[in-house]
Amino acid sequence: MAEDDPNSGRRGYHHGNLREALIAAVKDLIADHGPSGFTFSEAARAAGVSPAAPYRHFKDRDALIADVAEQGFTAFAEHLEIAFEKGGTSPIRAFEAVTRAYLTFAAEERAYFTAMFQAGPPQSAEVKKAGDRAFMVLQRACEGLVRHVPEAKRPPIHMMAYHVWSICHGIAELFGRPGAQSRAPIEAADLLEAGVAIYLRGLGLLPDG
Amino acid sequence: MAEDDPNSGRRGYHHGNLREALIAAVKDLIADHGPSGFTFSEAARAAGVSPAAPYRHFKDRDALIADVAEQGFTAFAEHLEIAFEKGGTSPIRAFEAVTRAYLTFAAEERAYFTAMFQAGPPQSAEVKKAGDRAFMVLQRACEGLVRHVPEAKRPPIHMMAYHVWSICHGIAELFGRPGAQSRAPIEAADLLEAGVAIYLRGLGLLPDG
DNA sequence: TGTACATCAGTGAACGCGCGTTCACTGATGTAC
DNA sequence: TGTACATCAGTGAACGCGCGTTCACTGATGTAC
Repeated sequence: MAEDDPNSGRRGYHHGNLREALIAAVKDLIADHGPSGFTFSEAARAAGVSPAAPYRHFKDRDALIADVAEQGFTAFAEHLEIAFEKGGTSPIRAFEAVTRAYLTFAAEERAYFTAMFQAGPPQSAEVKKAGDRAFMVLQRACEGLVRHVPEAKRPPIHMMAYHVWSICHGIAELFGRPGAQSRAPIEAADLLEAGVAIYLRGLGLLPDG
Repeated sequence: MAEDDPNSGRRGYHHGNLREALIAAVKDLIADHGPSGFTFSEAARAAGVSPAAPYRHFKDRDALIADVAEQGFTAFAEHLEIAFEKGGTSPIRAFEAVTRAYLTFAAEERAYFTAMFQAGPPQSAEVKKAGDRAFMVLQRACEGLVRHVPEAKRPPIHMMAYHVWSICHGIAELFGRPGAQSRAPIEAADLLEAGVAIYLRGLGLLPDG
């Protein structure tokens, strides 16, 4: 009931939704200036509010970034879940869609990705939890692939998930951002597809050749 | 002849080797406070010099960090080269030594690694060149493995090198630093060894099973 | 429905601080003769 | 070997600035009766 102006912004003395507005502002600032290229005051200014206002919602700059990271991990998890479901009943299609989605998120949501992975060590429990949710999608995608493999030949599922995560992440970090592409004459997405295929073949999950 | 005091430091009015001293100081600062957790003045203070002195050697903070990154890539390349040579005449041993060395460097030289990969986009030509030198070691390690494979089955060498780089880098970023290990119940080094083995098997470079 | 009051979520002025940067300077070093 | 001078690599004082943080305050909102 308090939210009846959807394209809101300010509504007078009270902002209405400053907390979310600050997070959105910081996301933009990170996109433009990197994870540390802004100050607490700048965040307030970007949200159109006095420099003291953010203290009502965040202890300090790090708490703000942590919330951006948490929101980023949640968006990431949803992004991966959607890709997973698009695979429908085909485990291999679902799997490949998830790995592709990893890259597209990293490329298209650079600000979130930066907050999630570059913003220092102070990982709160909430951030970890949101991160785990994203990781679980990867793991489920692996499980789907592995389910029909004879148990004796089945790789430890969490190991496999960590591997896939690492490949996706490595490619995203090294080749998945603007400016980095000059390093590789291959598209990041193609590089990932080929790498994952080789890995799956190594597990005996794809036919040879 | 100017360097006759090896454990030098200050020698009076003139520092003697301020440029290197600043780089070393910044390396320590990055290790302690992250890539952006220090100021130009702090770097000067850490080197025992007035805040104006660094301007004789560096245009600004970014130039300083760029030099740390360059020095880091050079040290990285040397670290990988040493590992490569330790493999002796065995291509597979050389290859595995190089991938392991990737991880140990990331873990033991966290400050360098941070400057190399986390410090924003302003990658100078010198930094790129030093980075390429490190990458070439990886590529040579791949070439050694692949040389005796029938040409028809031989994977594109640079693709393979990018894959290996990505796996190493992803694991280093996600699991290779203190604080992150809680995420994976597996040692980063074991995770890497297993992942690389699976990948090589997928290429037909290792026997099955 | 109206009123009184508590609480919430902002303001804006103020403070001390350290930063980046400049400047004229000066001590140390190197070199030509 | 000595001297004069140019150059190099620092000093330290100064500046304006924006930051983080606090504080008493006030306008808006929600709720009990």
